Amino acid sequence: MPLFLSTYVNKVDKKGRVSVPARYRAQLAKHNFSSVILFPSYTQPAIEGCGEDFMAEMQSRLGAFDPFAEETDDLATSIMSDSIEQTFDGEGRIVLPDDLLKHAGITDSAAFVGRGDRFQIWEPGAAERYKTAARQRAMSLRGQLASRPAGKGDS
Amino acid sequence: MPLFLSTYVNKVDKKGRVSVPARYRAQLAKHNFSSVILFPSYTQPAIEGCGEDFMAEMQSRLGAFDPFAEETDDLATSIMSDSIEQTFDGEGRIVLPDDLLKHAGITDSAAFVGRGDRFQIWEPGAAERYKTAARQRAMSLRGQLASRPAGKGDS
DNA sequence: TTGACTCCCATAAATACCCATGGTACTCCA
DNA sequence: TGGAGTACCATGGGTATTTATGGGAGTCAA
Repeated sequence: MPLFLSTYVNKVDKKGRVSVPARYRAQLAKHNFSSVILFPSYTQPAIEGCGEDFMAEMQSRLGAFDPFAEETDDLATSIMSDSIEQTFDGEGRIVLPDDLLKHAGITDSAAFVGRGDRFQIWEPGAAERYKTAARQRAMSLRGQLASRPAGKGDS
Repeated sequence: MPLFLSTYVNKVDKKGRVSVPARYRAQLAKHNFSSVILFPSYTQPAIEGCGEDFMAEMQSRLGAFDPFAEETDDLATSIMSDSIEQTFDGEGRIVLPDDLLKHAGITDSAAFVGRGDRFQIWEPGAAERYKTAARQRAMSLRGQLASRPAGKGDS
């Protein structure tokens, strides 16, 4: 599974294109993915981004449910109907659709925030505020993590 | 298996034709399917759409159940007998038959709603209402997807 | 012949593809 | 160690294709 780290802020041009950070592309390429899958975060004003494998995994988990059960319908529809697969152009850019831009409040620039197995795309200001809040919450968890690797900071 | 994502709203012309979203056609083509299979949803006012493989999978699932169970038999009969295979015209359109249009309440435009392994065709307004309701119901199921092991049947 | 259906063409808009530019980081060599 | 050269990356814009959509002509069957 790809590993997405660090934060990058790139511009969104009038055609709705953004460069996906080269590091992210390298991670995806390593797994032979030539596209990313995007969908709105259900809990935050952000766009989630992941590789194809993420959706395939989701699909197989949904397959484990009864295919004629109503709750399967609800889950599958919610997840799949708002997702979109975007391929890179020759310069490593993707198009962010209008509805996703709106969901995240992105206008002219976008912050790519690495989250490990996937990444998020935020409006840069909102990303900063969220990261600050997250850092504070994380601090209160220090000590609860048993085998904590020797201190490396972020960004 | 093809992966149908996102939601697209296309127009239905007076001949009953609609463009199947190019992304969907691409998914089908990737698996060497030159047609789609349509049948009415049994629980919703919508048309179900899928590739041949989904029907085969459905057949084997139903067949694997108790062959003497009347319900299963009825379901298999219903699904297969109400299904039609539609081929694309040169522009990637299919014809939606009158009875299916009526079942879904579609008049002049149709919403293609990705469901992963298949897709649904709704009257656009009804699609929006259903998606909203499904999202709310799905929220209460959060966590089930994470904890449930893939590949195991249940109920 | 009439109606239903398929195939073909036309067009506007959206999308993908291509090339150009400026900047930054890195390399290599004196 | 510093400076020039080089490679890569982000960004902008133009052009070619593809898509969605409409309509017309041809085909087949009853």
